[in-house]
Amino acid sequence: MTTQISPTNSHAETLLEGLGRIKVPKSSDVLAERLKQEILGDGYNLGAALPTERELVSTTGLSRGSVREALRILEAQGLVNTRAGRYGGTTVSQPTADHLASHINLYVKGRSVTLRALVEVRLALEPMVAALAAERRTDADLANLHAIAERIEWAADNDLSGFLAENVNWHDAIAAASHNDLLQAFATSVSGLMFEASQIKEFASAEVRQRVRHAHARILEAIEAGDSDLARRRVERDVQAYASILEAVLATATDVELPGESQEPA
Amino acid sequence: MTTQISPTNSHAETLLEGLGRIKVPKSSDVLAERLKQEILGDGYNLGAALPTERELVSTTGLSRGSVREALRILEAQGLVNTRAGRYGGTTVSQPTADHLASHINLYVKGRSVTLRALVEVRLALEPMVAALAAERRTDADLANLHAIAERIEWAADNDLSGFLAENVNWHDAIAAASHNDLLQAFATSVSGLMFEASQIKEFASAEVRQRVRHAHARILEAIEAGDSDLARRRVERDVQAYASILEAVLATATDVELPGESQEPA
DNA sequence: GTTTCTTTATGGTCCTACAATTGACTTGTC
DNA sequence: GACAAGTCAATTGTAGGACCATAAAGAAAC
Repeated sequence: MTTQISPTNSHAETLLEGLGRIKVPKSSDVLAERLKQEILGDGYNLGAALPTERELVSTTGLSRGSVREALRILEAQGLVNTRAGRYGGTTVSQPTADHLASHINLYVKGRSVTLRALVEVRLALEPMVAALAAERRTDADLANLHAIAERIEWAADNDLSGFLAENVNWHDAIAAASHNDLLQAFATSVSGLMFEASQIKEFASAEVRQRVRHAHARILEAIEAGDSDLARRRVERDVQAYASILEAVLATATDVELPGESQEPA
Repeated sequence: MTTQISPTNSHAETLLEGLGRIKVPKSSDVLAERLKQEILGDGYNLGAALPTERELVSTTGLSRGSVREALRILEAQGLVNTRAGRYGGTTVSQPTADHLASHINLYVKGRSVTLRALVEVRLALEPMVAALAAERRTDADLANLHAIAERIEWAADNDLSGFLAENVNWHDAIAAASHNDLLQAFATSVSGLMFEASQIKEFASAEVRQRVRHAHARILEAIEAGDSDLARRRVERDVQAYASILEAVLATATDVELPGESQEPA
């Protein structure tokens, strides 16, 4: 073991010119990636059972610890579920909307995205959501929306925090009525984040609450009528109005960040 | 060890009435959640070092394996980075846009979101993206866009796959010029997914390519002029046109799903 | 039939040991 | 003094083994 290759060997340098740093991946990452590809490919259907941990150990040659770390990664990505006990094991699953929302939240909070930026995203999403909802809402969607509107009416004068919470439900219900999974996931995430923000700076004056109820009624009317253009315009105006109020508040205070990590690059 | 509590003991039943199934969380999940809260809270700044694995072992009382599984979860969420070696360890980081995009892709592929649904999302996002880009684009943004436009011009007649790839760059560049991190992340993800889809069904006829170049020129013109309303309208028209062509294609074939897992609930 | 117990394959947890990595430190050399 | 090479030590990466906890199927008892 004396003839080691020296990194400064000129011949080797010539051979390796143009090669950057060689990254040696972790075995758990490699396994996780490979399993992910098989899951996304045609290898496994939803609910199908992956090999047991011990089977993976023997087929891959890795230790059980590494195998388990790979499975934790897949679990964090929402690709698998794990159940203990006999006839348990690891099964393929779909990332849920909640899962995606959670990652969106992490991104937003990690970057201290401004409230203004959130409003802009909402301004992009919600009119489209409402337009689609007007086209596709089912009877169940409408019943749900009416029920929520009723609860909002009640809470507006009695229960401020309930009012805000039901407001989120309202937005979520419209998003669900759009029957577009991705759009719904985006819109729901943003609604949730705005809700968190609006709890910090109490926005909901009596006047604002009154305006919200009126706007909701007109929006629901358009959705119920199946008039997608009208629904789009009314939501657009509603969100614009919200944005204006927000701008006014932001003008007094300095720009407001969502709660989360304080950002100071190392 | 003979006096075990029987699950059917009537006295115990009375005491435990109303209790559902007790869920025992995994230790790694608990630790991951706790660390996540501390990271998101004010406990750690970006780049700060978490305790070493062995320190976590002694402070938490868990095994090193459980600690490592918790760290893998946080790593999959993009909240920490890990480096081996002395002075290495686990440090706090931000989830990147790529990270979020990857999770969005998983969600879309896992649910076999239709191409039509993707177009709808794009129709919601891109006009807003363009409007903001017109207001906020820097000189660097404009230079970048011009460079890409030039490469698209060249590739349009010579290199079909290059044409499609540069098209994605074009959309990403506009998204970057919007200077809204969340909107950018959403738009970029959707662009990437549409790109994957458009590779499957070759969309880019010579006629379409010509139309795209023309539309891009007019959009860039509006962005450069800082006319956000014009930019919004032109992008809206562009995406609408794209959607129309797509509708036509979808009318011939049955609805097309993105590549991914074939969905059959267990 | 219903309940209760037993069985057993599976994930969950812990422990120990060693290998690989890597930045700081030390030494050598010119 | 400056630069190169080698040494060191703390940390993550990996392996292997042992045992516990869980839970569903099946057997046994009533």
